[in-house]
Amino acid sequence: MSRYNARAVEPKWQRIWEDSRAFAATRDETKPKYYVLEMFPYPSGRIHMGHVRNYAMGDVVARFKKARGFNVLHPMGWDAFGMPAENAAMERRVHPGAWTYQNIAAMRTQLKSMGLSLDWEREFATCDPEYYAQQQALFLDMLEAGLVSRKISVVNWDPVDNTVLANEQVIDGKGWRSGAPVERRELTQWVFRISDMADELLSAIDGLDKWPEKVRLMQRNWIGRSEGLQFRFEMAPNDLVDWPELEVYTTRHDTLFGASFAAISPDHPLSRALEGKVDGLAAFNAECRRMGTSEAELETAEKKGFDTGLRVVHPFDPNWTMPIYVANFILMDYGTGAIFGCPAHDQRDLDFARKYGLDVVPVVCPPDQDAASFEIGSDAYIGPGRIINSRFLDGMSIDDAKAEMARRMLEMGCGEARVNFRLRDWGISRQRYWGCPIPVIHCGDCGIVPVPKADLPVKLPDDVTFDKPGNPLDRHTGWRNVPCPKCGADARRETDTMDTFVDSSWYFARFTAPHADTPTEMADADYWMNVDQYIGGVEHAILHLLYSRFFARAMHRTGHLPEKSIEPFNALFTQGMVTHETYRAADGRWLTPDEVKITHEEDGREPALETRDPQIVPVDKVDLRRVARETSTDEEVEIGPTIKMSKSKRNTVDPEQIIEQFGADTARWFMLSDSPPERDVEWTAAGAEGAWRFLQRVWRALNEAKLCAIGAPEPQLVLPMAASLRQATHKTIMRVSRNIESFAFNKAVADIYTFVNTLTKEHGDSEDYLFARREAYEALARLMAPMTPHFAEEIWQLLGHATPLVEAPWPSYDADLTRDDMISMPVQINGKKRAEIQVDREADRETIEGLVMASPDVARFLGGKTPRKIIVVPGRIVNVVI
RNA sequence: GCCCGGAUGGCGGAAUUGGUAGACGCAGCGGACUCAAAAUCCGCCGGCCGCAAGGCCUUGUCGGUUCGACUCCGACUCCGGGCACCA
Repeated sequence: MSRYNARAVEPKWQRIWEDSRAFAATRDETKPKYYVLEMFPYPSGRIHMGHVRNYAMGDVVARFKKARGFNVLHPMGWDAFGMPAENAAMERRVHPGAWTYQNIAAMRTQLKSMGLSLDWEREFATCDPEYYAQQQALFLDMLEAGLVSRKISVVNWDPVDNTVLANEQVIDGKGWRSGAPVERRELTQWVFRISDMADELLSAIDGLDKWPEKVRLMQRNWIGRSEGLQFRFEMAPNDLVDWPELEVYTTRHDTLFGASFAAISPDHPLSRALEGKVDGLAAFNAECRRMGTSEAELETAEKKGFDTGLRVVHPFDPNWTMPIYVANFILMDYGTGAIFGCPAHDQRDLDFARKYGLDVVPVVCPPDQDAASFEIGSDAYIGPGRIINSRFLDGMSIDDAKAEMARRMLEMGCGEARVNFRLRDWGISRQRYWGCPIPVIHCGDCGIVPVPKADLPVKLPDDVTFDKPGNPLDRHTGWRNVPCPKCGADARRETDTMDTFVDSSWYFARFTAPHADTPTEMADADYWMNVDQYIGGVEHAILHLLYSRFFARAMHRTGHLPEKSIEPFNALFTQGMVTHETYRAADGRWLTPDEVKITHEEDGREPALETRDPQIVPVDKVDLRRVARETSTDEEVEIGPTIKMSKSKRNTVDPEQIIEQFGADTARWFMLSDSPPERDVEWTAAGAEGAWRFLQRVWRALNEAKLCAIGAPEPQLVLPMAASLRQATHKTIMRVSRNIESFAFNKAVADIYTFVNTLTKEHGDSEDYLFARREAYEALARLMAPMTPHFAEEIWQLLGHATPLVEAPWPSYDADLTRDDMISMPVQINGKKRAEIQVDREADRETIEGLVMASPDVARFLGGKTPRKIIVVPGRIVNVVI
């Protein structure tokens, strides 16, 4: 008997599926549809293990649903615009388009070798002019619908290269190529008005009941609705500026009598106005601007303030003034760019007050504290309590104090309650070549003129150069200079391109009619939308998903999606990452798993980091051991943490090698084994080999198994052993079905292992055995098919079937065969398991108690005493309390 | 810094969602087969004590609720994801 030969088998079935167009999706009103989608890949060059895991999971769902009778749509495409292509262009003098399409070709081949049940006829790349033409049409419709505007926003500016940098390109506050300290600079940019939809996007989260709770929480927090008070401080008289008042936003107006300072953003108009007038302020502000734009950077930077010397007057006491600071941690983008500080009840304000010697007056007293003696140490008090030291608010709860404060401010005409969102408008302008051109023209007379739809697409010019930093579109005068579509005068194209998040915010809708000459085709969108199951990395939990939700709403408003699709993803699953150990040489360079050799530690347990030579294992054994390593040059290597596979840490394993060595089914099987899909999985060579051995084991067992003829009737005689095999079969069908349905693929795999263990131990050859065994193997083939489709087809054929398994329905189970008549129940005494009894499944309380008291084990622990209480949970457990 | 997760044997994990902790897999150990190796098959496999029967301990740490806690509550520690121009 020959071994199972994945290298020959897999391409064979891939061809059969392709020739029969097994996965081509067509509208069919007679069947329920099911749209399963995995987040499409960026064509970086090669697929990585994260892709294998993501697409293996999606394929399990797609094949399972197809077997269950659904009309499945399972498409694939390419998120093809982005910075890496431009970086490649600069470094290797290749055109970003050529580089991208080459990568797509390579990755398409790799993905096809995985045997995914994809409808390749719907494939597109977002850099295809046919795709971005429709994106431009969408932009124009959104512009007309008032969903787009222009806004000043800040970018990272590299003063040496004279380019805008992505946050990723700012390393320790310096440009990644020039090394120059980055500055913040303001630019007028195109934005999508997502903040107009903040309330709607927030409340609709409640309806996303098939999304992970953590993602819903993250989205809620990101949108960040807060109810607060916006009010105006009067300025104390000063000689520097004519500035009557300072408007601030706060959610803690109950603490206004604990205020000890006001603070404004360095970019606040008042701060700018004072720059030439207050000694040192210009320098302070400049220093604040010498920083990247990322929130993490701003928030972790040392908190610094600059006393402007100006003061504001407390709204409720004309004799009470406090200083105005410029502070580097106040964001101009949130609220009014100005706050008041109450150090006692806000940690950041407290740190600031301690640093600059400002008053700390507690105004909220914790319930268990005495108002007279309550003091603030190094921790601000942010809990509940009653108000103290606050004149007319004294004794109130926080909520009552807020209400009273808002009422009085409104009465006085200096402030009003206001809902604020953390969510900012979505800036989409990018000063880069490799993106979707924004289809507008700037005319000196007409202003901003949309490109007429008849002139779309605004295609990217091919003849561009990347020898200079900056946006090549800016330099390309032939492309840039055009007549105004309205008046015909000389005008210029917008040279900014769109954020690549735009491309990925509607591709799921485009898949329903990928070749239409409008963004979508209503009949197709209406049939296929929504995505029934969306699968992707949790790293997209906020931005991509929020933008897509916004886009779906925008597309509905502009007539491109039906109303039911304003929430486009019915169910979401966020899978974990694929991780691997990292290896670092003494000089700090990262090493790939292939570059390290492993030494054998004697007890086989802990890795021997320090050990040099004594027991270097031969290379072919290497991958089975997790121990210390050395490079070929005999350096010692440090084993770093197990982290997400990434090029920069070089801890990657190439799926192509694995597929070549073991086959796609092995890679898929291993990826689905062991780790729950939502968690990170560590790739280990040993795990892959284990998966490979399992397939061989099933193959061997089936080749040696004696079965009845295909389609033979159920025999009359049923031997107990054969009956138990049938029970195992039906239980396994039940479990695997449930586990696939609930995304517990690791448990489905474990169920199949258990089943195969049972199956291969049954050696009878009576008539009912032959029947039970055929039933078992037929079920096995069908249960494994979503995970190891080629292998399943092969054993299906071996079982004698003439038609491919891909067209076979999912197996059903007989519920009577999944239940045991007798069950074992643990008996606890004072909460510790001491005995076990066998009882009928339906046994009642009295019967169970009788059996418990009759048990010698129980009697031994009871020692003649009468139990105080016996807790019986029928079908579960008994606890005897003495 | 802020938001969101996670932690169970040597390792990945399971535990019917408050009811037998460690299913299943990997690694390891012992044995069979073999001239030998690979492959395969059989057995063992959380720790401590014990000849055994059995007992005690054990789900990151500390405390609480409960007849009963991996599961619920409170306080921490460490690790990971996101933070708006990486995709």
